[in-house]
Amino acid sequence: MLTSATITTPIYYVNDRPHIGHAYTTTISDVWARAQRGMGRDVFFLTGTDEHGVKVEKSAAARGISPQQLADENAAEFQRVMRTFALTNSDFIRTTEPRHIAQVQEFLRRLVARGAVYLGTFEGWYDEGQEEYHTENRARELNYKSPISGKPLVRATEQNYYFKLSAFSERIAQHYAANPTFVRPVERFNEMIGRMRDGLQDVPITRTNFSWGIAMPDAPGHVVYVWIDALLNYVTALGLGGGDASTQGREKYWPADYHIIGKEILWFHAVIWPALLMALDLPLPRCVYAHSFWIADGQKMSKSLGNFVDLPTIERYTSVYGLDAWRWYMATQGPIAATDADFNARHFHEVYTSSLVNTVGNCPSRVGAMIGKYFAGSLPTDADRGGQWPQKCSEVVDRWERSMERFDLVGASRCGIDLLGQVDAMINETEPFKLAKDPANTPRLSSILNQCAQVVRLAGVLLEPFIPQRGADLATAFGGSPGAATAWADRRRYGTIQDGTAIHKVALFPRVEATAMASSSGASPSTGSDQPRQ
RNA sequence: GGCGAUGUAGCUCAGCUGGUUAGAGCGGAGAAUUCAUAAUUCUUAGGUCGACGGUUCGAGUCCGUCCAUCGCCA
Repeated sequence: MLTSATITTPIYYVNDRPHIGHAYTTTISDVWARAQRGMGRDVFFLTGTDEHGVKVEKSAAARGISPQQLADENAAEFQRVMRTFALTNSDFIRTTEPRHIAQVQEFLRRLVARGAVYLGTFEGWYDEGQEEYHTENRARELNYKSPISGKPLVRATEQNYYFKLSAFSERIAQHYAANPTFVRPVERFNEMIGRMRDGLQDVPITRTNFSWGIAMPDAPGHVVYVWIDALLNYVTALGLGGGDASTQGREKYWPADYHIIGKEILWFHAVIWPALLMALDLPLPRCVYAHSFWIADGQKMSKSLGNFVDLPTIERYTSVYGLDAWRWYMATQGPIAATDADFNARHFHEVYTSSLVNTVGNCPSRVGAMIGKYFAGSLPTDADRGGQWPQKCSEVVDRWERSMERFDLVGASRCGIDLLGQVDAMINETEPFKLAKDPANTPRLSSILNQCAQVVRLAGVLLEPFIPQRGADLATAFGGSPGAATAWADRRRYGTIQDGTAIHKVALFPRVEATAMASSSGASPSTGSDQPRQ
């Protein structure tokens, strides 16, 4: 029986243009999804777009198109990104799809029926020109005037449906205590625990001042707040609220193993989402993992600075270094911990050269070259049957599996690199290129090169989720087959390349000029140094 | 403003409940080597562990103050 595994990204807001943040979250989720699939698990990897809300309504109005048109356009752009980056999401849910809308309404009916939602009165500072409310703090900052029109904010009230978040503080606190890895990294968990101490207040879940959203059932004029609509995507995509043909048979994928999110939406995922699930009697996800942000050349990315690493920039990187190089940089150098990570061209180049060119590229190349030169490209036999390698490799693969299990992508990536490093070291130590000069050494030479090839193949297996394209090339060149085509028990085992198998020399990662990024853009003011972008 | 973090080698960071010569990766330097993508392997880096004061036989590791940076605040 196949065990299942589920990972999700947030659904991306169609009012945004895709940038490195979206690419990052989706890429690291993809690495994990591929790794789990490789281990034989039945993986459901979900992403999609969040398409409702007043901002979309306004942006569309400003362009003179309908909100649906805007959503269609930008959802298509996000879907194009998924294809461009070869991301292996199982589905792409859009919150304007009937299958989602119907289930959100069903969930709201359940919440009302269970007394978790009630009609209340909201009072706040309202900007009549912008048709939006500001919080008390924000209003004070604004001097109680509209930041756009300068007109005074007015005290307004509105009838809203509220979610009884306050009723769940105790249960959430208990869940936190019982599940110390529910929110990760731990720094983020502590922030949530800290905020929980202030107590939980009920939260409005509908609004009446805009219309681009899901209608609250049996409540004309009430539109479901975008965040509750969005959170529910995780279960509507699996048909937990009824679903349709497209969601058939997906119930088994809930609860999710990982919700991968950015830290800015942690509160929703760590507190409100669990409470909603509790109110709906649904199991909670195993872990909410909140990564931090990329910064660009040491500076925070912001709209005002205009220094977002946007899609065209990303595509320049992938065209110069290749898609695998981009994935490798994302997965191994990204802000997966509680601190932000810096994205800069020089660092990218160094990582590419030292890890991918000099190690992942060069080691298979030298092994393949020697087998080609000394044994006509046919894997020689190993009378020693691997020596210490089977044991060593088994330990490394175990370590890799454990790293993947806890979403330690950096740790998992090191496993493959470490094995190749050990192969390089063994070659320097045993000097097969010297042994090759005397035919009397052939048995010894055969063993060494057989062992090198076996380890290289295995390292490739461990690296493949990170670098699926070159990983597949490597597998093929070393007598295997890429991906999950073979059972994990066999793929993870040392020594599965049969004697006589054709081994090819491969050049996986070509060396790239350090100035390639600067010259390829033409417009970049810097030369791959860490000067801020303009 | 409230709550909470961080500040360790050029860069990115490890250093658990205080105890012999403060560590890793990358970059830099030196040596070996030539199978390989000017790749690899080995060795090396003498950093007042932000500043000042305190507790202690002894503090990067605990306490206080200050400086700097950062996070969260529905």
